[in-house]
Amino acid sequence: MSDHEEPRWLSAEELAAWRRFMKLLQRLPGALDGQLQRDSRLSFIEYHVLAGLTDQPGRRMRMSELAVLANVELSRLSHLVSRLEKRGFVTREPDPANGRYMHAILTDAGHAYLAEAAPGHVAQVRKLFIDVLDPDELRTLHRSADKVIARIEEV
Amino acid sequence: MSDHEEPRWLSAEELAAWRRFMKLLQRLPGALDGQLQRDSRLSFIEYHVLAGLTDQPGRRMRMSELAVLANVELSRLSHLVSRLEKRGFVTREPDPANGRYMHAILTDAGHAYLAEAAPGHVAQVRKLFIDVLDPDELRTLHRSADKVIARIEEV
DNA sequence: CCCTTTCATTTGAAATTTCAAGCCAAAGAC
DNA sequence: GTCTTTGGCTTGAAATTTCAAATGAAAGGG
Repeated sequence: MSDHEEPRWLSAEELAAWRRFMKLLQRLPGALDGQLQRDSRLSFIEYHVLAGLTDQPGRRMRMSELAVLANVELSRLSHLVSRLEKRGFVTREPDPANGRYMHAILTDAGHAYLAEAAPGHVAQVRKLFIDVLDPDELRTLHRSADKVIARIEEV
Repeated sequence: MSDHEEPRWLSAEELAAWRRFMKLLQRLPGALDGQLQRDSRLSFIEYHVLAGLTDQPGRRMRMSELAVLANVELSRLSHLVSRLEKRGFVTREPDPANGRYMHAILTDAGHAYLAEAAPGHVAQVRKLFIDVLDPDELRTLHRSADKVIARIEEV
């Protein structure tokens, strides 16, 4: 049973802003995914898994850390890495120091593939997001995102 | 083959803002979905399909219009409506005026179920989004969303 | 009218994601 | 040491989404 507290509705402006933002939430990922898929046959998340690995020393990272970085559940990451492995972009290897951790490692092929994909993706991010906002708006957006994420992460 | 134009990278602030916003893009839908799923066994999109129908005269709408409203592809909507139909929340009926349009119609049960689900969802939207932002930030967000969506929708 | 074309939607299969075990290495308990 | 317990990851099955036809009604053409 849901407890019926005060159903405090949204004001007209709040509702309008929320609706608009919701639309953005649904459209922007699709638009970014579309470009990556078309030009590099990568999903947004696959891209960020590869990108996450490139930045690490040894281009390797523990699965669970990678999951946090890419904002996905471990199970999903595991399946996804299996697919990237099949394509030759990533390898798996148990952590030599502690056998119950597993490392995902970016291969040379994976690194090269990412390097091919990156410029197009960055161009798309610029085109759809960065370049349409002025610096002030971008700062506000940054701050707002901080606040909302902080609230979400409050236990 | 991808044409290697100038790979104009992002500045430090641009990158930081983008990263943060990206995280929001992945976290907020999940947090909203979570509440709806837990309390009402509805996905975010299912909720908005039902909500979209409630606002229509006769609580009915053409599938293709509903798809635009809910920001989903027609095929996905069709499967999704089939599931809602199985649950008794929606019915389908060809448009009496033009047999190749199909109407999705909210049933009384669907309407009642939505009414049960709405307060909790709105509370969550308030809690995670509206109430953490001040009016100025909300306005800026609204405007920014407008701009980005406009850019995405430019052919 | 019949024949093609177009449009709105559905359908089934393939790919992906979610969910609920399952597995195995390390850490503790005795 | 052996025996549980815990933690990190994988796995297979179920649910959902995506993709590529397929269907069926209306519109156009001759």
